[in-house]
Amino acid sequence: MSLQLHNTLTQRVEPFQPLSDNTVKMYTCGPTVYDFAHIGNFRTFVFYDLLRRWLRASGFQLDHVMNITDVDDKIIRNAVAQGKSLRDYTDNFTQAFLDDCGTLRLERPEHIVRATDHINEMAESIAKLEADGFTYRSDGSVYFRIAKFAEYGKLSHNDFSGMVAGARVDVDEYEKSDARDFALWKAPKEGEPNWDTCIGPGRPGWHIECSVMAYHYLGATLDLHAGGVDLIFPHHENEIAQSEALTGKPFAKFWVHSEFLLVDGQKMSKSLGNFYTLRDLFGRGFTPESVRYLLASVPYRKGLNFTFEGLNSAKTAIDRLRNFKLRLETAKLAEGLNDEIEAKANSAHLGFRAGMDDDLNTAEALGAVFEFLRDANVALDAGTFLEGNRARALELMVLFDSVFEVLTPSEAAGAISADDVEALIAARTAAKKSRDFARADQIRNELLEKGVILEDTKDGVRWKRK
RNA sequence: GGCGCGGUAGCCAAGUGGUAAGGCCAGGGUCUGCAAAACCCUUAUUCGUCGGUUCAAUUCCGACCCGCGCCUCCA
Repeated sequence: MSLQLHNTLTQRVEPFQPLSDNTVKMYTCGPTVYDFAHIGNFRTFVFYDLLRRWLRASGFQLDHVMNITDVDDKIIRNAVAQGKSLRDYTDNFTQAFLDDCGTLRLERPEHIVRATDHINEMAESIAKLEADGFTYRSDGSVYFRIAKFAEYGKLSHNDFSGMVAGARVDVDEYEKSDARDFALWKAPKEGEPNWDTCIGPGRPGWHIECSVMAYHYLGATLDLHAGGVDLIFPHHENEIAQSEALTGKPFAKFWVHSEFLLVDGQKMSKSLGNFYTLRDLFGRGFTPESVRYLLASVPYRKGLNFTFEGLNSAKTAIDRLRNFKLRLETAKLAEGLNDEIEAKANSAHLGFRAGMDDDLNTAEALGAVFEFLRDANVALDAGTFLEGNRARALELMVLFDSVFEVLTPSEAAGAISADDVEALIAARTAAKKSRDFARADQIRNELLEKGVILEDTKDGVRWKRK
């Protein structure tokens, strides 16, 4: 089987294939950098990362664009309030976002692009839309007239045919012909930054940036466009209207959307006090790997209820996987090959791939790994896991980690070196041999304080970091 | 109201027309100088409710109930 993904456009799980050659042209909606990104945002960004990794594992090359929205109402309001330039204000949070992505081990898209670096292209596109009759002006702003785009609603599966243009509706401070029409370009306002362009002064609306940057970097038709479900309407619907009105070609073949993250069953909000950034979680002692694992382990199309219990559970599960890998690397094994174990390893590989191929069903993929882990541990205990079985089992862990990437602990600053640990272990072993248990226990405690856990096994002493 | 997602053990969660993966927690055990760590075992006659189709339904159909999201900015 090959990779299948749920396509919001058709509402079905379909085989994924790029339109031409082997390179996937993908666009994903990035953050609006008015503040630190929160874990709900990162649920989606982790999903992008899993998608990237599994597309590559499926043999595709990637050409992936992610935008940084660095101009919007909140940004302007906050920057003005702090007396900062837009760029100064957004640079700070853009860098924080990129740092957080690195901490969560998210692969870098091929292009990370800022809206404000593409204002002129946006203005030119809006001019073209105006020339082609898709827009109208009102008080210096330019609106997209959705009545001119017959297929409006095809992504969100809403029927707008009953909404005829002409009934004038006042919304916000601007006057629009139709309540669903949206701003392509906003007229300058007192005290707000604006750009001088071929369509006059002002600033871009939110939706136009994605259409324009996607076209600029990837061309008229994308293989795949992803985002959170909350963006289906109106953002992605509007992107389709703009892009298809501009090029006359389909905007994206596949639309893939990740479900929402809830905290304790409720939407995150500052007033409820359940609003978390990564920094908050790390401050409480949770590791990036735990967060990554939790966000990755629930399939992306299912709502994810974030709890601290879930985070602890993730930590324990990762420990078990790491312990298994350590055991595979260090166990003394008898020569030979156990065919039964090898068959189980092979079916675990297949199970993992089948799960990922099935619309990135990470829960199913994980199940295959843990099932093998148990069988292998039983065999290791019984001495029936042989030297010839080691490689294939380790390959499974490599395959697993090529997607989940949680097995290597994050570096802790000031940690004791491996050499020092080994030296202390040697000293303890010597103390034990001379039955100086007090000394042995003292060394053990000393190491524990430094975050090193010793395991006395029948194959000798094994250690790991906490 | 419209559109969409979901309701499976204490928690998270996969799944199939033929009798419930996996993870966490809990309980029990193995190992050990003692520990720790590690590992193993056990844990849903039952899959929101009620009807229907079927030899057989958690899985298909219908109705209903409940939770969440979008419909205004939002991953």
